[in-house]
Amino acid sequence: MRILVVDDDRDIVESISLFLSAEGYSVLKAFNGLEALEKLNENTVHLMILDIMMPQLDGIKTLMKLRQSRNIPVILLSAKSEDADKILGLTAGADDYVTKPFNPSELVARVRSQLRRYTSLGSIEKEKNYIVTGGLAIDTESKTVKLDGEKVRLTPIEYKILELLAKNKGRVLSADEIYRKVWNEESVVGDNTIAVHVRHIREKIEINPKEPRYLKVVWGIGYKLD
Amino acid sequence: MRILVVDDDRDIVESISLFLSAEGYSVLKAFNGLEALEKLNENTVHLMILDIMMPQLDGIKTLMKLRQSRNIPVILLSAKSEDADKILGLTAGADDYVTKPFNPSELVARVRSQLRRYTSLGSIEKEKNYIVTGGLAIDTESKTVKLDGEKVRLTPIEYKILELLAKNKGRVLSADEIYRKVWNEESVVGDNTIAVHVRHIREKIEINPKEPRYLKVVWGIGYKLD
DNA sequence: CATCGACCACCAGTATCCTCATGCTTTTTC
DNA sequence: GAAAAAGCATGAGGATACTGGTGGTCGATG
Repeated sequence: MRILVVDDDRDIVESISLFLSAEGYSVLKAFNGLEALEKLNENTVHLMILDIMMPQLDGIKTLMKLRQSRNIPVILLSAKSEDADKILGLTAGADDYVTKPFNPSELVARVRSQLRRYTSLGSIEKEKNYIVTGGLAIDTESKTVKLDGEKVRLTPIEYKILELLAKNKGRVLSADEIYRKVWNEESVVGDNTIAVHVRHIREKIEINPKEPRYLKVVWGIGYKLD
Repeated sequence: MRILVVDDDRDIVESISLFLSAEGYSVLKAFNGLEALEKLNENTVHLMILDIMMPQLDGIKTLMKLRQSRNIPVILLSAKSEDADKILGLTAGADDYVTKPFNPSELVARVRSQLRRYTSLGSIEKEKNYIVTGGLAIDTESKTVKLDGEKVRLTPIEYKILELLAKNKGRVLSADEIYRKVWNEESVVGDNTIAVHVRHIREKIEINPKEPRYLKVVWGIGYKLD
């Protein structure tokens, strides 16, 4: 079990780490929100202890960012014990909330408790990467696409094109660009292959292909998703 | 399924939106009662999450206003857990009542539950949106336009422009404004694209395009429908 | 091995969109 | 009230995108 400890106060990070590793947990450290998100991307992390007041990117924002793609337990740490902060934290998706100063043993107990619940639920399997746009949810892990909860069957190429557009949500990609990225080779001039695939995707993800809600054309430029 | 989230605390709106969109729901946001009512008019909304304590127009008043014309499920959100408030809210027409702080997953579960009940009752069929102006009837659900009972074939852009004008019946919209709303991007100067589309629309919905009955020009300002 | 179905590429015809040039109408200016 | 300016309407054509259909490839199936 690997735990990420995030606080801008290095002494606190060190002391928490000490207690956790004494319990047999593997510990990663970060000292602001951005750093935390980096570590999360680069490592398998099972739980995060997160301070709220931090420079760069505060705890709440970090948490919200995290929750866009992942579901691991997060214990918030804060000096404020006011209800409003607690509410905000829990609403933003925290699993627990501990106010400073705290008893290290209590923190460890809470960590154990969260991990127990988390692993027992088999959620560890569910660590996935989602890209969401309106009612369209793309799971880049299992390569599946859901529309308003309904699974949509796309062919491999269709999926690749959609994922590419989803990863560049809002940005317009020309047919050429799409061809290069999906096929990994130069496109031929006078080819409307992309257009045909776009039509097929639309037939599957748009209610009314004439009025695309998601996959839109930008005249003379290319396609975009938004 | 589109959900409107209303709270004056932007952080809360953001976090709720996050959880909902991860579930594949399309989300709209508003930060006070008036704004909420506007969004409700301009969009097809299937459920609303509504905070009670808000400036401008509070949640209860907003709810009562809404209930004069529509029947979608509404989940009230409040910091107060007193029975009196709960009763007041439910009496005013709310379908559920959640007190802060709440567990996001619980809220999502309640949303799902309300939507299930709502859609299973077939109420969603009744939420058809018609805009009628004289002999002109626009069905925003099927994106079709009828003129004196006859179906009119409009191209997607033509339809969008007409729908936009219809939703703002009587109000004058400048070419710029129309461009921004329909294309979702800034307009270019010295462009008479809108004028051309307006002509095409007129050719289809007006008997005598020279003397428009519906789509009228307001000199120096823009176009309007009435 | 033959058959079938899924998937993909390509083509040609059609629809849609935008631009340009120009004519017309209203407003402003003198 | 006439000329100038500004705003809108019109017609036509080229560029771009969409659509339906055809044929080819490939792997699965019997």
